[in-house]
Amino acid sequence: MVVAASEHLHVIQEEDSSKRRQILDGARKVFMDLGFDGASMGEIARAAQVSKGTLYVYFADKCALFEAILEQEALQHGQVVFNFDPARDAETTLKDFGRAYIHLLCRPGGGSAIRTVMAIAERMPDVGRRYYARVLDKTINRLSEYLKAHVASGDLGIDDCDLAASQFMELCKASLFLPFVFQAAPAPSEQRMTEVVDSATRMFLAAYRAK
Amino acid sequence: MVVAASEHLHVIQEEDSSKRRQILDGARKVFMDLGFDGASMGEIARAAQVSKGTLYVYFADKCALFEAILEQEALQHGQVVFNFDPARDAETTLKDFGRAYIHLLCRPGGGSAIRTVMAIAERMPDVGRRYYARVLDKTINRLSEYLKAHVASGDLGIDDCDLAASQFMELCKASLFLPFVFQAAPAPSEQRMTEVVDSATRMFLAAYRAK
Amino acid sequence: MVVAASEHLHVIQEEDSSKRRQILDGARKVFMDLGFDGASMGEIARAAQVSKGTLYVYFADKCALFEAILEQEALQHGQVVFNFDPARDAETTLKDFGRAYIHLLCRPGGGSAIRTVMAIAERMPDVGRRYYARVLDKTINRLSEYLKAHVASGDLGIDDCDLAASQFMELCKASLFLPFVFQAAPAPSEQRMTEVVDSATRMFLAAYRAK
Amino acid sequence: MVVAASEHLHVIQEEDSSKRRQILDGARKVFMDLGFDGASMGEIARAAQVSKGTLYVYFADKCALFEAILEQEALQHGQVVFNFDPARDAETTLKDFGRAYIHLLCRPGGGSAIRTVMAIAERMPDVGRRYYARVLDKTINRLSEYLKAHVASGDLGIDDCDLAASQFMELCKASLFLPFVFQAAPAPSEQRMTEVVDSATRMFLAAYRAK
DNA sequence: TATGAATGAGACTTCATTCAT
DNA sequence: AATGAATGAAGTCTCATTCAT
Repeated sequence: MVVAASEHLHVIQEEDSSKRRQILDGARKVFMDLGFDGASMGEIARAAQVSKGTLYVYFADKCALFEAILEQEALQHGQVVFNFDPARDAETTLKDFGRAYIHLLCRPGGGSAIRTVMAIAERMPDVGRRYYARVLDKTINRLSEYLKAHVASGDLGIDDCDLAASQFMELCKASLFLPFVFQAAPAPSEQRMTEVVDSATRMFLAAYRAK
Repeated sequence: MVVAASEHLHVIQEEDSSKRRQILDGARKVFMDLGFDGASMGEIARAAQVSKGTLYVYFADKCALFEAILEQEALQHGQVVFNFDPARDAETTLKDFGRAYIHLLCRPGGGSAIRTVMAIAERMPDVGRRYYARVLDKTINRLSEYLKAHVASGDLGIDDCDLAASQFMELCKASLFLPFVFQAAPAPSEQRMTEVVDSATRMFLAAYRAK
Repeated sequence: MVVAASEHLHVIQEEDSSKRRQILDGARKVFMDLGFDGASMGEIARAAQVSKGTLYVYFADKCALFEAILEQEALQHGQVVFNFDPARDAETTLKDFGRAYIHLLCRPGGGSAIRTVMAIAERMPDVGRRYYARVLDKTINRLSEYLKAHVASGDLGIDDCDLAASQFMELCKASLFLPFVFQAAPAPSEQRMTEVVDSATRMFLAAYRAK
Repeated sequence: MVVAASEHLHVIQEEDSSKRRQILDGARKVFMDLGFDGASMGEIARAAQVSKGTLYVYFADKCALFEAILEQEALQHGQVVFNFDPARDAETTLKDFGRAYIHLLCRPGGGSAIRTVMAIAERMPDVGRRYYARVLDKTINRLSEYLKAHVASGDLGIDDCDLAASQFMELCKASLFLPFVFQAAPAPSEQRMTEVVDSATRMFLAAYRAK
């Protein structure tokens, strides 16, 4: 009895309530497809196969629902195993990271989060700031830490590792990301991504490999 | 009446009607500040100091007005004199271009166009594609042409000049653009922009200077 | 041409715009019948024969529309010619006033304003206070002034004329107002109103006539 | 388990179920504070520390719950010992009654019931009528009976004792009740109440004391 | 041409009520 | 008996667009 009782404890808003997940899944799709303003709570309800009212049982309002999705996105990003083990050699590490990163951005419906948040950052600066800090800046920092370790070990010669990290990430997007988000080109092929990341790595190391 | 009628024969959509300009100016401000969905025709009318009805005299609907602004933006971008004279040496040219480019993106209210279009690219793919082609891709191509000339002259050693052009542009944004659009940082200082562009140029030349 | 031009000056929100009046008329009926919460903007639009949107062209929101009606009510009340000419003798003046007052309160749909405001006074104290000051207190004061004049002239002997004014008004409601607003009785007959007002006057003078 | 089943055989609508009381107490507070429309079943559930579902176990719907509260209010009013012992002298009786009555109306959150019912009397006439009959009219009648006794004993000279009773009650409200419910003034002080009731009594006796 | 009044579809949100447990 | 999750109808308000002048 003591043990089984927990089954009956339906704590709503429990981070993992199945309905909550269901809503988040539906909402993410709609938000990412249509943007914050373009997405209507009605559409979201339909996508999540819930009544409109239920949406409000789990989330205070449209904005809270949107932020919950970004939160999830942040967690996901954090869990993507960028292997920044300092023991790994720079070239391999950068290439692996670059591929994983560009995959994340250019996956179908991929740059969506970044784009959607960007769109409302002016009207809702807090949302924008938070997203930047929790998702983008975090990754930069992790890469930056890795670089610092290799600077310390004499592998690399870098003055400003934060800048360098950011540079590498930008390099990986070259010719891929913008055409993709503007729908000027379909998602890039694996081969193209590899080419671009390889080129980025070459350029990065040409500039920062310790002499 | 027959005679006087000619007075009424103004060709409305004459590209440079002063009213039209007035509307475009007001509308740009509102669209860029609030995004496509956030901007209301009422607000635009107020900003342009015109009645709401007049908006529809000059533009079929909100979308057409928005596209007209992007058109204008494209023209403006084209007119920004990026000095790509093949006779100039690469380092100077890249640094000048880089600074001008990052200025454009990070000017107050700056990444606005790019951001605003990005936001609706999924719902209005044509708008996105057209903007990419007329504004972003065009600049890439002009830089790419410049690079090709220097490859031909033996100055630079580059396989894929389109990629290289894109890479340089991305490098210039490193640590500047994303914090700016997400409002995680204020517009960067002149000095910081110069530093970043210099670093980008160094890296670019380290990789692509002909040996 | 010079003269006729004024016809074309549609200044919206002009206090007497015909549409505005039309809306106020429809809205009053609905508000008074159903109360503030019971009245829906849709219902009001129907009653006023306007679109729902038009309501919001003339009034910022439901609350503003409601207050506009109270304003009107206040004006109306002020215009009801309670003849408080100090030259008139007390008995006649009180009887005339009493009848006019109770008529106002018990007219079909009559105590509605007072009742409707009372209902929301707790949630919207400002509205309540303003209504009290502009309508109820004002009438008390006018009667009180009249009484003071007759105290001065030696006709009446009253210590607290404000209290006395309020007492007379309350007396006039005896057996009439509460049954009416609670729908426990139909609107009272002319004869009954006269009886009650006469009785009130008698009682008032019995207490306050100078000896 | 078989044995324990009897535990489940509570007769629900038992007038004094403790849960029922608990609900009524919470509901009264919310209804009186926010009015019928302003009160939500959710808020009531919270105030009563009961689940929303439980509300519907004890009461068919919001309206029934509201009426149950009025019922309670009626009982309470009936229990307030207005001492109408015919043996008591008129002046003392009236003063005592007047003070008790005005206390009831102007107690913090006081005119609430009367106001709340008034608010919905038009939409729910039955509720209004019943409340008037069970609470207001009842008190009038009790006072009227008292007056009749004193008329019979030759103490007072009154034609229409129902009217007279109503008059006295209205007099007691003079300058107190309306400012209070419209929040134009705080609850009156003890002294002020005494003054007003004394004045009402004087006026009443001046008119109705047998000569 | 230019206006501004008017519209109606549709957005977000609340809430009384039901139902499975 | 008691719960709380779920619903859908209905409410307030916004806004792109039309139309008579």
